[in-house]
Amino acid sequence: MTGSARFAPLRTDPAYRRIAQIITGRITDRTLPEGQALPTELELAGQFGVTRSTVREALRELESHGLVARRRGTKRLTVARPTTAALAAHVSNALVLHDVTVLEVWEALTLLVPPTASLAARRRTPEDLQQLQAAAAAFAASRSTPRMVEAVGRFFEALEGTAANRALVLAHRPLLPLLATSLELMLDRVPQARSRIGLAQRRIIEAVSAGDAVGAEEWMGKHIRDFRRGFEVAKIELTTRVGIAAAPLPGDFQPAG
Amino acid sequence: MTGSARFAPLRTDPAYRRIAQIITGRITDRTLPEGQALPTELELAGQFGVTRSTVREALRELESHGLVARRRGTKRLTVARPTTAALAAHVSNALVLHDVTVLEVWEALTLLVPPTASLAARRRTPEDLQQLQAAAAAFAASRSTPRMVEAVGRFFEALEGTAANRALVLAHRPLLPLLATSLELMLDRVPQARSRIGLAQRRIIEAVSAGDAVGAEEWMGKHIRDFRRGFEVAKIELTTRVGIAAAPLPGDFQPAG
DNA sequence: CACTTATTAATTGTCGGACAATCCTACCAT
DNA sequence: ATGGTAGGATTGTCCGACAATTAATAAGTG
Repeated sequence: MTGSARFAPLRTDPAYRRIAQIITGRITDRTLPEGQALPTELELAGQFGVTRSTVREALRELESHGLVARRRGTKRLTVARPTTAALAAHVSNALVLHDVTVLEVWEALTLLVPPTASLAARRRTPEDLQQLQAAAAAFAASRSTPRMVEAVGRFFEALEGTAANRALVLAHRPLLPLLATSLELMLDRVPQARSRIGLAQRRIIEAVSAGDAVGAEEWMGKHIRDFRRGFEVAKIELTTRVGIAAAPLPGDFQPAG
Repeated sequence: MTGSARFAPLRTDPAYRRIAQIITGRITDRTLPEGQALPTELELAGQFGVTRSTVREALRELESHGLVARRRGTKRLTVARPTTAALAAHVSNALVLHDVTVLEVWEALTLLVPPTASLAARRRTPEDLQQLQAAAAAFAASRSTPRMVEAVGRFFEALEGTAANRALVLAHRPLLPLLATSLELMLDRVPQARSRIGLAQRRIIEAVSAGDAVGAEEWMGKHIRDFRRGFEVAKIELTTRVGIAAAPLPGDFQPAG
């Protein structure tokens, strides 16, 4: 055990961080409702008793978390809710940086997706079905591998939407793009992959349309397991680290000397 | 379709955002490896041809994403990987802001956790089992409801750890704290809840210890379904929006006039 | 009076310089 | 080596400034 008379390490966050925390608090506790315009930078500076520069640093933090945003073509920042797309991208990014493997992502999807399909079968609406069919059709009609990969992504996203559970969406969404590069490789190397995926999509749609929760779950299970087989046939090491196809940005700089 | 000779809206992100994007790119593509110290603010300002203030705004963005951090008691920023804790907190936060309901979170956990228990049974190590037992013991020994809730959280986290899948961890982790307040209410209102949870924890540990994947999954399934029954008995509306017990921060300010 | 259009004021993005507090480094004393 | 000290480097914060753009207001027109 530690000694009896210890002191907590003295933590004084810089002003910009504390300001960000305070405003974040007001947003999450709904004191500042969505759509509400923030005070101007100068006004905030006055209220917090700091300079505009300091306020701006705090605002950058809120902005990067998606808690405030600018409506298109406007100047003032308004309170917003983080978009699932942005959040998912951050999580994906983090998983990449943590050297997560294809196997791990595949495994997580194995657990997650079949029950999602089952839910989807119980909750489908006509619009959902249309989305699913559109994605499947796009896959079948794709003339290039990247398009196919994109269509597969859309199929899964449509399924998430059908399951109508936002907590689940945020669990899935970050995982899909992580397998995109492997999937592309696999489609290029395994000739029969395309038809198998197409078949699975059709069967899944049939089951979901029919409200057949068990069938949807089973076909989705087969579908996912097929991915793994495909990876193996394509000689993709399952211990490969996942990656994201990042658009190269212009600009460069030298790391520290 | 739109006319043939249209132009895309000209988007020029402010300098601080572009700088953040460029540095982010260098981090994700490993040009800047973890632990690498960033150049000085002044040096960055020089390289990008902007002022230090602008660089600092960009750095706040990286910092808030956990891509750079300061080692304790040091001044220089170094490249880092986002911690799962921080990421999970952001996702939780977002789910709250999106008015996600107790039902949705519970449902997502229903799908996620039992298979995780199954994985855990196959991968357990002695240290994992120790963690699980420690959490269960802490739960049994808790003298206050908040402590119990905390112990339940630790139990689930230990289980995640045992399953040894980081993609899965990032799917679960954000969900647990969202049910904390409901769980606390439930424990206060439903006398038998405590013993049922304790029993389930013991059974789950037994199954995991024995490497009994099926048993672990089944008991975990029961455990989760029990939560729902508890909520119902405690008269907690399943359509209640989830919330996070936020520590109230000092400081306040007035929204825009 | 409704509706444009022209003026004016307010606000953001960025710049440049400043200073105290703190960290880092190299040097010195024990 | 260990411990302490002086100086330089770096961050957190402040101040003031200005161009570009947006919001607000006044003025003109049908």
